[in-house]
Amino acid sequence: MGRPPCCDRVGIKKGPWTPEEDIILVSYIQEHGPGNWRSVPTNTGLMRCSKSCRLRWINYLRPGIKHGNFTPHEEGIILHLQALLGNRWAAIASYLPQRTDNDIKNYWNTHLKKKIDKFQTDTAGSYVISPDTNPFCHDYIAKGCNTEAMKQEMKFPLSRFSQTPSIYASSTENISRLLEGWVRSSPKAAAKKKEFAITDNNNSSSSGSSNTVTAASPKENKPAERNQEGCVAVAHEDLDSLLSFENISGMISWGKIHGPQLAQANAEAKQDAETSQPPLSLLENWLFDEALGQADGFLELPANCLSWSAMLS
DNA sequence: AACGGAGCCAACCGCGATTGG
DNA sequence: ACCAATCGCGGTTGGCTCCGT
Repeated sequence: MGRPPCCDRVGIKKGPWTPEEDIILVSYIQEHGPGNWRSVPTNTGLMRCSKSCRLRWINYLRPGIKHGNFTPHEEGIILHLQALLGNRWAAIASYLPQRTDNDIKNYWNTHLKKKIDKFQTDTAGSYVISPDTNPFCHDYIAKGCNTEAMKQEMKFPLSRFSQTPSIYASSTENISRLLEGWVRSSPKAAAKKKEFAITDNNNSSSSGSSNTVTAASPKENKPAERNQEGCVAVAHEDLDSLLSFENISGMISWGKIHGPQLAQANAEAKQDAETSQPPLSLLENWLFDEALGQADGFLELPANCLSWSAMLS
């Protein structure tokens, strides 16, 4: 017998994360970048296992994460991809960069599955959502391909698409709220301030060599405002900048791409894929085309899928 | 106001894949 | 080639909140 899994070791904390733990984790990742999760609990003193740290970052703390309120548009994409890919939540999430696989999975289990069940009940089971009935697949079939061929084609790794830079919005409102709330409410915050100092930034550059969160607007270089306790309240825009990936060493591969850059990246990826890899699947072509046709990094849904989504609502 | 059930979601668990020695 | 550690994913659960009675 080897040593027990890290999460079973004595002293490992479980349950909901506290704001203090989140701050520590975010600070650490800001300095070192995500990855090497094994070292996170050791280096931060967090009484959490590496797995838990990773999950907390991926599902909640990572910049650009959007929670709740799925739009009909997103709903359509999920329905669409779930019918094609099954419960491959990570693959589905790769097409919705602001959503985590966990979020999508939860939304599917709590909302969409029920809608589909209800829809199927209402239609006496005569309409089953599957690759065979998905309107998108009808297109595929109309173009002379059967669903088996499509399933085969789906074996081409979807990760090929995800080789293009991931798109992460820089919105960190959640973390900003967290920080502000924590600073306001926790007496420990003042004490912690020394450890994780949120300082004015009269210099335009940050050294990045210390465990320091530098909060100053990059646009106006204005000092961050201090609250009553003498702590610094970080404005959302400041935190957006603060936690944007340009500011986070080790996160280069997660470069933020917007609009034209996205289109360019996708076009390049498409070109590369066309020249060096097997022909794109219809799905991938659709995704590429859709990505090119919009500017905010979000996939547009083909009209037939929107109507398909609307059928369930 | 109190209670119970349903819904929701963050977090955990287990397993397969990957990596490094 | 083998083994152990780690990572990543999908399924499941526990606890909180909301809502109806």
